[in-house]
Amino acid sequence: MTRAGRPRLSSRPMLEDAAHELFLEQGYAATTVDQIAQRAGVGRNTFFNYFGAKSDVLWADVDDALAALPPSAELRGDDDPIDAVRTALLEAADTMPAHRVPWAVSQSELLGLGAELASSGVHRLARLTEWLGSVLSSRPERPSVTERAAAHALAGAALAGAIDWVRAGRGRSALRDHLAPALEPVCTGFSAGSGCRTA
Amino acid sequence: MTRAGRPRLSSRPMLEDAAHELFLEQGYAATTVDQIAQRAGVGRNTFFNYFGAKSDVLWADVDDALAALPPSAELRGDDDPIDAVRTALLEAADTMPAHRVPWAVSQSELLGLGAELASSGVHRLARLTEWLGSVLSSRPERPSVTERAAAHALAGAALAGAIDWVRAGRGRSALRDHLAPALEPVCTGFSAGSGCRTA
DNA sequence: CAGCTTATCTGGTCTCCGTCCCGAAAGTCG
DNA sequence: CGACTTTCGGGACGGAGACCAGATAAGCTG
Repeated sequence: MTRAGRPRLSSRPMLEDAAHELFLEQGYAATTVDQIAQRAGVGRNTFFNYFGAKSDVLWADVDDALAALPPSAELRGDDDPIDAVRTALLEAADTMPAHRVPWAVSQSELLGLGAELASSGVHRLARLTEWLGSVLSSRPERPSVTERAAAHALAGAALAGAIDWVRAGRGRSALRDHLAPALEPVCTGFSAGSGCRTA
Repeated sequence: MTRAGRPRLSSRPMLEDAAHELFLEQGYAATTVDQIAQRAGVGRNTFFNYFGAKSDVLWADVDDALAALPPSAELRGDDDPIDAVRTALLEAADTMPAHRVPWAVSQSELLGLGAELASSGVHRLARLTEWLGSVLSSRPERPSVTERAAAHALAGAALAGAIDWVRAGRGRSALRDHLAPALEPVCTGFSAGSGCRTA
């Protein structure tokens, strides 16, 4: 089935490839959106039809993984929501194979990224936190401090695990293996059934 | 004692006041750096002598608090580093009185902030995480996954507590009271002496 | 006082991101 | 064939932030 309208003559992967080439050749900051579009053989505006910002190219893989997270409604009402999100996170991690490391992060030193990487990456952290909060909060309109703290802390721990995964180098194992130990202490701290806290 | 060189004829507070006025009048995005400088009676470049970016005005208070955190060397080698950072964080929180809510966050709806607020605010979260990591890691050059995870999770929990504090409205109590419950589960999860985990 | 050093202020220029508008191209559908 | 729909692309604009060269105003030194 083909939708109406002019068919696209470019695609996200095409633009990604062009951008990655240029980033490797000249570095991220020195590469302009014009150059990316030119190498891909399209106009500059077409780039912004596919990516909202230049830095979005760096995070295409992560954005896909985040978009693939199950809707919060599916996990709400679970017995132990902490355990539910942990399982969902680990399953989402399994969809990202070890050879497909987020391109940007693995090349960060080489590309001279730094502040740039951090500032664009936190958007993804914020989205993860939002998703976690929507699952963990019994009343999403007014979540408790603890629920918010759990969402932020879990997101932070997941980030730490992901960073560790990336830094593990080529021989790294699955993302799940790095994520699980990072999440575990936070889960025990916040899990209602941990039994080691009276409150 | 007066240092050599031309004396400053403006100051950070002057620029902050000018910026805050304009932000309230027209919103953050609609206010240009030119306008801020003009209202403060200085040149545009002078603004950038005091602030590295336009968004830095929003976070002046937070930046001061972060800069006042004790150097990591003071806290390293403590018996329980988790407890040490918690204490340090709560003490830093006490230096921020309840009436001096970070200006930007409290006015975020009114100013039409949103993505802007988040993207500039996470720089501060990253700095807090970095500080936490430098304290928590026994070997800062190669911290373990758990140490990284603890730093990120604690930073996230602190953020959640701070957000809750801001949202508590005018009758809010001290920041410490909102921070402590947010940090507590993470601390118990990561504290070596929690005794509820065999690993 | 004259001259040197130091630090701030100012104006101008530059690149480039991100946004907007509008018209052209290229398909599908009735 | 004509209407509709979607993508493509050119042009223009505003604004952030970097950079530089020069002016200004203090303290220090001889």
